[in-house]
Amino acid sequence: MLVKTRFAPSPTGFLHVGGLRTALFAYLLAKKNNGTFLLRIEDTDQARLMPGSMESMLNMLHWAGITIDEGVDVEQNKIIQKGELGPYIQSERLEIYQKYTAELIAKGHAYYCFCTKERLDEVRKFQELNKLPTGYDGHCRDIKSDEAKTRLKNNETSVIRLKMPREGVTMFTDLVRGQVEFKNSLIDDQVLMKSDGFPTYHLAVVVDDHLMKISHIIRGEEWLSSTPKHVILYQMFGWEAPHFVHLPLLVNCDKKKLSKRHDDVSVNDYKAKGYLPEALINFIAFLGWNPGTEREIFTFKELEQEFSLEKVSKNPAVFNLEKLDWFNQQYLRSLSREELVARAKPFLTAQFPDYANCNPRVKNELDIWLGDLFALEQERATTLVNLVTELGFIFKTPNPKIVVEMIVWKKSTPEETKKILQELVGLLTAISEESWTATEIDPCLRAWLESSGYGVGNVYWPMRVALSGQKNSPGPTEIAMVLGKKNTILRLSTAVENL
RNA sequence: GGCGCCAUCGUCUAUCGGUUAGGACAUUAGAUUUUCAAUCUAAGAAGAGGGGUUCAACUCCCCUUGGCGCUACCA
Repeated sequence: MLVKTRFAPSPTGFLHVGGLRTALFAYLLAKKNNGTFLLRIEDTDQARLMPGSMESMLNMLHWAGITIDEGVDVEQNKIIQKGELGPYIQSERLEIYQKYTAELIAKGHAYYCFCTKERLDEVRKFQELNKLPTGYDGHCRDIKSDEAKTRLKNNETSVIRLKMPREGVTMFTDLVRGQVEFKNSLIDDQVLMKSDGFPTYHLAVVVDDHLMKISHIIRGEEWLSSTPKHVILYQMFGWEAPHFVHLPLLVNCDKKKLSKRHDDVSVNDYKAKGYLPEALINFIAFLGWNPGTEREIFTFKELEQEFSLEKVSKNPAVFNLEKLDWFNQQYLRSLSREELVARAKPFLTAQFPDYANCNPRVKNELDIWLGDLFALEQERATTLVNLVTELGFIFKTPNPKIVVEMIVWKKSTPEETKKILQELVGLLTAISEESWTATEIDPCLRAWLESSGYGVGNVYWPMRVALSGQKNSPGPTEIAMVLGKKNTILRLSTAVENL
């Protein structure tokens, strides 16, 4: 079977993590079956359009690793369209929708409605007051075509509504939920064409998915209850309906649908916080799907191979940030020095623009130094922003402030601490710049520790605080390596003076 | 209110009639230790309730309850 899936966002804002999940599942299903992944833009609500939204969403999809085979795409921040079945932006397809609504009207499956906003509001109010099911009352349903024509000629504003059958039931099979059925009498005479000449979602999806030969409609569960309208439309057009796949909703910790207002939902935010795309994708893939094994870390390629609709679950999934952090940590750790430098550098530049000034290396091998620098936090950090922030003490000038209560180890005294640090300065000063490596310094420190009998805590603790100015930090010798000889001695001496 | 979907540890989930109900995140304890983190070990933690069907039900059916979604000339 030929599989063709699509992701069809409305360009009204930023890409939502829920949207990313829908896009991912659609993409994975296509890839798994050697099919095509199409992207269509649904910009039929002119009032809600946001300039730049299309570019932003597409860029985020690329960032996440999702590539588009057909339809709308972005190249160098310019929107392009590729494929034979376009245009792929709904606002450019208006004549197509007109043609198909004309067909529906001719067949008697749709009708012009001249009801005003005011009348509609009144009808609704009455229904609500009397606890009746709300919906259009069919006021214009039986207007004769002659009358409609003259009213149209008189420029009366109108919409086109679907003439839902009043009898029977509409059923369809959802690939994750099984058979679902709705009574036709309860389904509204949905507006198909708005008075501004734009189609509604319901008309546009059906027409486009058919014309673009989509095999599987993958979308969020919020669309489940409007699916019968779409099924009816397929029947009225005499088209074969594609497969429907309604994904469980992504919810927040209050079990509510993720919303822009209350939750961090934009993919841009996660990128900005320093989450790695592969971690976000891995995490999101496991929201409502699992591979049936106990392994959790999957590369994008592996997801493409393993994905299957049978393993998609029916229940909503909480977007659990703690698990995301864990995934991100796993991926962060797996990065090579070079990759880590490449990924973290932009974040470092943003927070510490003058970071290069702190590079102690004689030969000025900046990226090698950055590798050592980032490695200090690689095992500890959850995000790239977190990693860079935790390195802030490196860039403190002139030197970190020393708090006496902090620098003195447990039962030691300021006097003893001062003495130890003084000796340490002497010891380190004797080491040449060329020998300023962990392999040289570690044995040296250890030998001194043994001969002096000071005890590990008495030496390493003040050294840590003197170098970092804080209680929590990477190991003191590691810091010394990154700081370089000069800065290390300087910081240690400053601490001695303050004691 | 109407309609629909859903229901296993706090969270993501495994189980496709027979299991000591498994794993991961988080939590707690211990080990290690130059703090925190990391690491290792261990522990606690679940089938909403009630009826059926069956030799046997978390698993199939029904009801109740609960949660969520939809109910626009928004998608």
